[in-house]
Amino acid sequence: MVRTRFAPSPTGYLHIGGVRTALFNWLFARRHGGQFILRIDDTDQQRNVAESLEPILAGFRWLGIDWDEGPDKEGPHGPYFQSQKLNRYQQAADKLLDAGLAYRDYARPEEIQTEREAAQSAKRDFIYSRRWMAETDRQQAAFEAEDRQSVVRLKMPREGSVVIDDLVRGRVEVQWAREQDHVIQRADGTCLYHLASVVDDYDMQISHVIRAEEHLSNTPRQVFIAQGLGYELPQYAHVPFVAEPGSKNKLSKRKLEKYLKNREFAKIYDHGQRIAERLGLEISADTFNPVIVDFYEQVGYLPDAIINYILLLGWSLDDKTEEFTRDEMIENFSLERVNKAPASFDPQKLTAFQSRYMSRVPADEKVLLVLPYLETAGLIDSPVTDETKAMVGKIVQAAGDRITVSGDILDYADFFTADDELTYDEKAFEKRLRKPPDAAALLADFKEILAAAESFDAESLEKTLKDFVEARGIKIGQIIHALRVAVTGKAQGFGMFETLAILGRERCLVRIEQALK
RNA sequence: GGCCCCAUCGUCUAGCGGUCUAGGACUCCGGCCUUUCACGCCGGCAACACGGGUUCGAGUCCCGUUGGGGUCACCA
Repeated sequence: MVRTRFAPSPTGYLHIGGVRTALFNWLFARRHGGQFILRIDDTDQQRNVAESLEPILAGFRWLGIDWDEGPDKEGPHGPYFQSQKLNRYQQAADKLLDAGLAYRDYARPEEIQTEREAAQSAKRDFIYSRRWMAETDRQQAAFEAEDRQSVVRLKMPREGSVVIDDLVRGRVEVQWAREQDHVIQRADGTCLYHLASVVDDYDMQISHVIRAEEHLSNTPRQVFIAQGLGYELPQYAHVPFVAEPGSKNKLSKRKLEKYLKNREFAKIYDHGQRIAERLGLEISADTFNPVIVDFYEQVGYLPDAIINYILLLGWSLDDKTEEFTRDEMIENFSLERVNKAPASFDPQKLTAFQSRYMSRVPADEKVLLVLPYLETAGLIDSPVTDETKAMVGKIVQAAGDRITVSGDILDYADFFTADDELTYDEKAFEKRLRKPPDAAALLADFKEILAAAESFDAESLEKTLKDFVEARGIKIGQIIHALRVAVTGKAQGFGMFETLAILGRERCLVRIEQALK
């Protein structure tokens, strides 16, 4: 039975790199008819776990990555919070102690620090002297008499080596002597990540540990722990991390400032920011960051587009297939086809996937996607009337591919603002209405024609304008730009005739009149 | 710095010894379409890090160099 897991610590946000790792775990489990477990690594949490966890769970739900066991989904191998398993880890630590594979260490932190610095200045690897190691009751008593406290350290072998057969990287051999005597339990009895992680993987019967490459160097000590506890080892697969745009550094949430210097990254961010502003969202650097999944949800990306893009960050099927439905991903995913080198996060390609996916969403579904943005921006009333819905439907239809993320609907806010509150883009107004000598006159004349037009649908309007142009012996460009600015306030938008039709006769006339003043 | 990992167009990648004068996608650059902005369509630029081997034959295997990265906590 294949069982995989993703073990986030409750940090309050879901990172793109984390999603990628989780996705691979999820896909692998689904591919093999196994289970995907979500486990919470909160061994070191002072903060509010529930609060910091929620955005992560919400992110996964939004993306459609479901877990078979974990928070809100009890299973036979719980608890799924490490903070609830302290006794269990204690047992494991004791067992290691009894077996002589770990020891109580009474060194004070500054003493370790001194040894470390000495090693450093002598340009040697730091290996703890074990000077404060206590393996007998007498030694313990002696150290305790000095008012020392003990932690539990792994007693790593000082010769030989360990071989990890990694499903992605192949055979990796590491000398035991390179490994430190890592602390697995603090003086206060709480346990550290490595111990907890190994114990949990065993308790939860994890068959495949699929995680990011930075954990590769942790693996030997985990193998040591697992072997010491008599556990059967899981299969390891260390996938490369997701790198920054344009570099091979690990993508980090904290470097937003730096990434914003990247033009394409900034483009995504700015686009999102414009939408957030119109929504009146409070932008917090904590979540409003294209490195974090939340950002995409807020701005109106499609989960499927994001997932598809992320899938290709380090995995490919062949030389041409790029698009995958969930089922296709599940059907085709394999660890053998995971790349070894890190893949850079490419904002442009993400955008391309998003546009492509969005362009395929049927108009009626797009309306549903877009409505909440109009509501939040205060442009339409809730509950939404059928009339409003119909109008939004027309706009969505007319806008077509111009709406790349749901929040883009706000580009067409002008349809919802009161006519007398319409603002005109100054530059466009100057160029299209004031500067051309005949623009105003033509517009005034055309307004009369519009007023008298028999029907006001896009098709008839097109004919009306073309007749007008022909009768006057002018080019369409001489009037249409002025008309657009007059009616929308902007230099660009979707089809002119659709625009007029959606606004309706009354509003068009009012707006033209207003522009002519 | 030690240890470990990695290395094909700017980016994501295909390539598991000959079919590679290296394929696809995104970006970019031309052109077409066009009432603006997009979309779409057509075309184009662009890569096997370097040096040694192995082999009849190397992008593909081996070694080294260079470069990049990860990791060296009483964080996860």
